[in-house]
Amino acid sequence: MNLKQLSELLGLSQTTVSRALNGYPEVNEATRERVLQAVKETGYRPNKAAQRLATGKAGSIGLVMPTAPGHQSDVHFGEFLAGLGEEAVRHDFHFVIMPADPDDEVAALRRLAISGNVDALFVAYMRGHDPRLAMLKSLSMPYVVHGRSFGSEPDYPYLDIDNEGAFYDATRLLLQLGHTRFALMNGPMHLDFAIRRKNGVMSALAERGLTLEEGCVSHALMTDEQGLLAMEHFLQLPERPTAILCSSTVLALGAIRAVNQAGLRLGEDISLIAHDDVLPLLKPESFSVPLTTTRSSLRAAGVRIAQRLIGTVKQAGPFPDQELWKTELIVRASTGPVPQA
Amino acid sequence: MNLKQLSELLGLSQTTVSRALNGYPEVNEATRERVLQAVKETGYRPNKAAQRLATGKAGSIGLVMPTAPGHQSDVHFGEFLAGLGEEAVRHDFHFVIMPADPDDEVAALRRLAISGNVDALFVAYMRGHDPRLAMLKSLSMPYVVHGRSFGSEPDYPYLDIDNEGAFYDATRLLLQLGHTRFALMNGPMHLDFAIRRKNGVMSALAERGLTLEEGCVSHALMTDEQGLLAMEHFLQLPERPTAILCSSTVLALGAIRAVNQAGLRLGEDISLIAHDDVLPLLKPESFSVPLTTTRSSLRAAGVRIAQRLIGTVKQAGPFPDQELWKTELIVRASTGPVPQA
DNA sequence: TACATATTTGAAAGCGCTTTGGATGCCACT
DNA sequence: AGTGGCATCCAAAGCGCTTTCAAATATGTA
Repeated sequence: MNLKQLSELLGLSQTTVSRALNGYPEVNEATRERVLQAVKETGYRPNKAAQRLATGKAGSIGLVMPTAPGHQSDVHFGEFLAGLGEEAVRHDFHFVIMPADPDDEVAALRRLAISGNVDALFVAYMRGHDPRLAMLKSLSMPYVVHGRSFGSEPDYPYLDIDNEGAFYDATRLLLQLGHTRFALMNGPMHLDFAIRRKNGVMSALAERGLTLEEGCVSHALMTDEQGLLAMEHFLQLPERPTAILCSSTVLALGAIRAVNQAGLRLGEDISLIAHDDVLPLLKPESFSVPLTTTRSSLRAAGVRIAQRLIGTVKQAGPFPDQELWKTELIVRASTGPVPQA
Repeated sequence: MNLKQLSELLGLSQTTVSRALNGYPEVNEATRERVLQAVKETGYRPNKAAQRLATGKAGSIGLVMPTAPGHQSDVHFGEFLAGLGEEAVRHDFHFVIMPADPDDEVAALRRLAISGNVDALFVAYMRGHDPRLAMLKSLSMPYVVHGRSFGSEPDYPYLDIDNEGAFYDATRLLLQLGHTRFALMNGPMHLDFAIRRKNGVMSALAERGLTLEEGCVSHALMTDEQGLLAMEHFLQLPERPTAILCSSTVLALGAIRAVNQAGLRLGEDISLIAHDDVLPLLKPESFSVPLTTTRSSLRAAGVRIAQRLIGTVKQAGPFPDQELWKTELIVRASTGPVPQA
């Protein structure tokens, strides 16, 4: 069943049927009803390819998925996608996912953009001085960046959480509890959020005249394995830190294992605050010692970015270009007063 | 730059240029060279929408992503996607992901199929007597099922792992170690793999005249939280099981926490074997007590399914219709002889 | 009544590609 | 010379939709 057949069936022109379907005002309400009714009965669905060819709009948002033989998939990606999807499904949008080698991000993004397969781009895994920004600006296609790029002019559309503020607040909480020896388990050094979180910690410490020792910072992929290793390292330091800031509940998982193995008690000998992306897999409240966290739902961010992207494509704008979400500091049992030496 | 412009530039017809580009034999080699050269210089890229409209082929494989407000995203989904992507990138294929409510799977799949956006479908999260199979068969579109549907005629293309065999072997190992009291922490009851794994355990036990008590089986979402709960339950049973079979390393995570909290030692008081999908997030060898596992890479399955799907679309056939992969039983420290009472 | 103005509909021209169904020229062969 | 076969190429017809431009009808106004 195509437009032509449908319009013949109705004794109308393709034009009128098309207009009725797309909500144009110049069509009689009665005829519109009749068309809608016929659609229901015949199960007619417009051919997307043709629609796209005619309009230039694809009804899809594109994203690059880092992947390569040996490349680790990322839990956060799936969670974020779920958020995008939740919104996309409401607008009959879909995703086009371009798998690409992480070393090939810029080129992959460009390919995706010029492929004509997508109306808008979503970009994540931002780095400091990210080279993709220049490319995106040169394209004439809407995009939203998840995160920001430290060191680049902030003149691009983004949605980010206040990483610096989150870790600043978390650090202050630990300071108030009397801690003075801090360590930070962070994500990969080149990633924007890692840079900002570190800055947050440092500026809170600086206010008290404290510093973050170089040996007390780890940068690694956010897996439990790396968490374990990093924590084992911290625990062997001569001046063992009592307060740990952790960029992910996944890292925290390994870290806590190390704490337990060392015979220490979380929330007593060692205090820990982790950033919680609200991954359904790992609920901080159901850890054996519930985790104090800075919380911001990755999924909610996905929903919002999808809104902005789809809204822009549909010209249902205007949308704020730049959003910075505060995180919540949720105190649970993994933080406590500094132990008396 | 489009075909028309390119062909005018070359002084050829669109027909010839199109043929040269698509490797048709009836074009002079010299002309073909000239065309290819011009493509390189101009950076011409065929418009996918037009190509698709003309050929009916989209160069993409479609999948439904279960998502809904409140619906948990699934780590396995992301990992599998990484595998699909790894292969897709080699063939310039992309994915179209249709987000859909889990209760709406059949309809979503149909919408995706008739949307004209995809050439082939990938279907996962199979259930016993899965209603999607009938629908897929009625479509005239290639598809591959990941998993199988217990209770349905196995006359559809699939790739599955030998879940029954895996859990049969795992159970036999534990039996050889002297265990007699077993428990199974499984995935949701309606899912195919859960049914088969349970069968595997039961048939190994039956060979020794043992049975799996009803109270010793849990069916739940595969999160660490559920793992914790299930294990706590098992540990309170009057005849506490000493051998645990576990459908996921994620469940094992929670389960082991429960074991530790109960003051028991994994691999001594309690033996545990988990199925390992080779999620990069959770490596069984880096658990505090390395986990004995049945292993099969989800990602590798993704690669293979993408091969079959893309191959079928490109008619690079023929592919085996049904593949059943054996799992590896890898013995580490979480299994040991039954403790002397 | 006559004319201007809304309102509602349609014919037809694309969108950029593939593919059918010839053309054209050239050669070998009878 | 006449015929058939082959290698190359092209014009034009779609694919199924949107949208421009124009026409037809209905409504309002003087």
